[in-house]
Amino acid sequence: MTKESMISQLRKRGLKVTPQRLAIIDVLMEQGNSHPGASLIYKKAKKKRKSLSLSTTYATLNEFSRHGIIKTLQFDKMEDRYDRNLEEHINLICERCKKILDYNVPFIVDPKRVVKKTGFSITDARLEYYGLCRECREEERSIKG
Amino acid sequence: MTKESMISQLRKRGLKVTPQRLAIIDVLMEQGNSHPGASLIYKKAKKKRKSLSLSTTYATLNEFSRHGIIKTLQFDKMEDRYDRNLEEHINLICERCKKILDYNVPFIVDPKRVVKKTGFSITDARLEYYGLCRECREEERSIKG
DNA sequence: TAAATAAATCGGAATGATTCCTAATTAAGA
DNA sequence: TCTTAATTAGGAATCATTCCGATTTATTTA
Repeated sequence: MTKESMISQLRKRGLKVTPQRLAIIDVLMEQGNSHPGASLIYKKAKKKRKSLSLSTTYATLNEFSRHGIIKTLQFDKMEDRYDRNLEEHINLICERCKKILDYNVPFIVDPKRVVKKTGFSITDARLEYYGLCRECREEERSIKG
Repeated sequence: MTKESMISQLRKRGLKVTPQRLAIIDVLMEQGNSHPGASLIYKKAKKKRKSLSLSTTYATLNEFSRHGIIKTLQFDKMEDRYDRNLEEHINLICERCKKILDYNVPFIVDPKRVVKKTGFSITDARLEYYGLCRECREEERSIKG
């Protein structure tokens, strides 16, 4: 999603386009697929708009998330992370360096099958695998070597 | 996992078998697949051992989780939940009543494929689908209907 | 069976992320 | 430009969880 399409999403939904929100959008764009947390987003966005407060950052991220403009991810022992990638994918979370990689797969479970078997209708997914990323595996290996 | 096998797991790993831990194990057994949270476990286990403290409950659940005796699950806007079912499965989480259902599937992503494509080696999984359970779907339908 | 000790426990304080509150500000439409 | 509902700032409050230090206890060993 481009900056422009995020802004037009805001307008379409009657949300105001404020300097604070633009600063946060800019940070989200800059961060690419790195799944930043609120504190990092706040720190970076505050450089662009000095008056920005942490509570506004949270309010904004929640608002964006509620409107499907971004996605909120929650993990063990880490602050929430915010994800710009809205396609169905698996998050590969490195337990050593906390890096989060995206692993794109086709829709791996058939929602129709789930609803038929269990009565449960799926609206959203969170698919996470934990382990070690390539870099951390190599480092672990050389330490233990 | 039976109560006895949990206890023998403790002994095997040099962990002490205390009345507090037995109370917590009993609660975990009683709760079946309902994925209780720390506060519920504490409340129920305290009835069995009146001296039990909340911090001990957390310490115990963390210890069990660290040793693979149970599994800790974390969700949005809910306290951690603890899971006795150690087989790979998908958690179906009802957004309305917060019920958590298990949906057993064969291992849906091939770890070898992931490591080959990304260098990431998987050690653990958390697979969650959000939506509405059968009961909540019916209730929503009758309200709107 | 008693002594030794490492582990476990208690309870309260501390933490950290997030939400809540209220007054002041402001974007956007009339 | 005026109006107003939305947004914001900043600080207090919340909630789950962890940390701490002193005490107790399960288990080992003599």
